[in-house]
Amino acid sequence: METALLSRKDQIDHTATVLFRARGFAATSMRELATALGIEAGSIYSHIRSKEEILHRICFRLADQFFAGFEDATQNNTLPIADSLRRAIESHVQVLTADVAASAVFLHEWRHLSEPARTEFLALREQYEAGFRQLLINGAETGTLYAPDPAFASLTLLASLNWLPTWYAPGGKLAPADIAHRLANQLLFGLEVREN
Amino acid sequence: METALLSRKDQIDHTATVLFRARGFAATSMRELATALGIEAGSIYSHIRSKEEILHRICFRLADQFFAGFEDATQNNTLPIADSLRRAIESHVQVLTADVAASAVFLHEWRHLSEPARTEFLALREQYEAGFRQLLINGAETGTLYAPDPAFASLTLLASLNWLPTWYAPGGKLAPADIAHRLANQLLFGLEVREN
DNA sequence: TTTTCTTGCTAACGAACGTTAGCAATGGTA
DNA sequence: TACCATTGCTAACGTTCGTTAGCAAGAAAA
Repeated sequence: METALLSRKDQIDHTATVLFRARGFAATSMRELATALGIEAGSIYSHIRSKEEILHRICFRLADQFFAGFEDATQNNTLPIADSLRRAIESHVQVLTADVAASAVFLHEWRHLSEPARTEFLALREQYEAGFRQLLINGAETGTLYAPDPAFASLTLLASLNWLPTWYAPGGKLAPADIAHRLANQLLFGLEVREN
Repeated sequence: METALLSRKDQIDHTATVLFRARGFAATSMRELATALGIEAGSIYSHIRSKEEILHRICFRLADQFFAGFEDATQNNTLPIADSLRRAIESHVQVLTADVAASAVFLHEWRHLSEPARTEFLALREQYEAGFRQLLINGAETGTLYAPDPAFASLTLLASLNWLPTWYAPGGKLAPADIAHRLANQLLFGLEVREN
């Protein structure tokens, strides 16, 4: 097979991602997935070992992308912290919007991973969140960010970002870069009218 | 039966809420639910008509609570808009934290409602979000809130709030009122250091 | 006392589930 | 040409699913 841009395995991952997002992992049957691919249920197992393996790949691939983006965004530590934070926010939004379906699965379906994958996944997520938290802590300590409770603030910050896959649709009015910019502004400046 | 504080039906709803939150609606079996209640699977059907009926009650009960809270918070239209918004935020957080499990189900499991309930639910949610959006629009028009794109801002605002059930645990360091206050501050003032 | 409501049981139904075994066609590679 | 990886099929497996029928015990209501 030369014509296909994606290997059959990648097609399976992609189609499964869309279905997992729309119906949830548990409510998506292998027969539904097969139908969406235009083949029979048993045929899928020529390419994968189990249903959960698909979920595993989706979740950990996204985790890799979030980490790589964050590293890239924050590696220049001569930048003001607010700028690093802005870059990290933009990177997060970029990963989210590059594959909304996969992001939604990453955010909501990881609980259906069985051990030990589930624990590994949660450790990665915690590590990633710690990166944001540390940015806010550094900013608060050096007086460049206003964050009386950096741990709390980082939760709220990631919350605003992670809700994005529930409403973002590619090709909409706002491009991903616009969204990232507005989100960063709103989170940094707030809704209150500025006096100065 | 006189001794029970909750009717058996309410016990079923409550136990199901916890399980639906932890495992998801589709991945929770009636036999699991029965075991958690200390009875047999078939016995549940002396009290309910179907599994989905439980989900339906949970989702629409929460919707009622969100609406009631919002009405109460915003009925006084002599208040400055920022104050109304703050009160609406506090109400939302109060409903979320009063029953975290039910809130998580409300936020994530409604997709497993079948038609027409699913459409009805989404209409209610949209109506509720429109309430917040209108507050921001009014605030922006009267110059009391800084929101260049009120629709976008209201999405971000609700995002920050709705992520709460993923990490909030009753009895933690922060009381619900504290959380509401901090959230409102962070959303209104932002993370940037204020010059004035 | 008779009736009715609540609560629960056992046993089973048909359907759907994830997965496997065994076989076959195709097309690139040696 | 011979080989082999890819891809797919049919048929079936054992399990679990939501749900129902029929029956029964106890408490409350008439």
